[in-house]
Amino acid sequence: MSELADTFRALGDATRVRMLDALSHGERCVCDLAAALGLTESAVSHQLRLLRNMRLVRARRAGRLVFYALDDHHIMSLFQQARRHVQEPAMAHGGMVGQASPASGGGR
Amino acid sequence: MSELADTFRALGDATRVRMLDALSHGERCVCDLAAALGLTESAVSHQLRLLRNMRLVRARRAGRLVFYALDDHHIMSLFQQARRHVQEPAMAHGGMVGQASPASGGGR
DNA sequence: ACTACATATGAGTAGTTGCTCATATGTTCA
DNA sequence: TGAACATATGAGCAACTACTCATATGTAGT
Repeated sequence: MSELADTFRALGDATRVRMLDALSHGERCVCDLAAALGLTESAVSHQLRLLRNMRLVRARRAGRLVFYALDDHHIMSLFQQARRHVQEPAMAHGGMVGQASPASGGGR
Repeated sequence: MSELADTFRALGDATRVRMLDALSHGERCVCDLAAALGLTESAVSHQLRLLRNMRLVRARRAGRLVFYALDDHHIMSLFQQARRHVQEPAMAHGGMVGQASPASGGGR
């Protein structure tokens, strides 16, 4: 159950979302990711370790470069699903509870 | 783009995941949620505000009680999708890059 | 109006997180 | 073997988070 939360937490960071988005177009080495995101390679590597531990990305060495790719197909589905939520119309979502008490008559 | 991350971050906490899971069985008032999760009502209320701001739950007042429910159907789909990832077989997910360099000949 | 209950909210705090900097490991080429 | 490059990793720190406690708001009944 909390494994679910861990997975979501791994996705709950703008940097990591951008990394995964970049990887959705194909595998990338650490230095390219760093350049694309405007971060140090160290920062990227740290985040990649986290994503690796959560099994969201997979690494493949090619010479001195290490190419990362999305680990499984569920991840992009997850993104699409979340996007659907974000782009939801957003109807009557006022700050707080408006007025709708079926159990209580007119107040006051 | 970072809105996606915000949504995932809201889901990236064991307490909130448990709350949403509880709500997946139907709407609940704050006190019932608190009792079910073994938390103070204050703690629950704080988290509910966050979930409300992220439009993950919706509130409905009934007398002095406030009933919360999942805001839209995407949320459970998101859970199911994430569960699929978590329950993935978890094949050769060693700690680090094993040995697989198609671009470089036999190593060493 | 007053009390009791249910919920919301602000302030404060221990624990967590995402970066930077320094350093270690791994790989290629001379 | 040694220098140069690519990546990984540990320590440390500023920013953030999830709780607790105190207090405010909202509602029902007397």
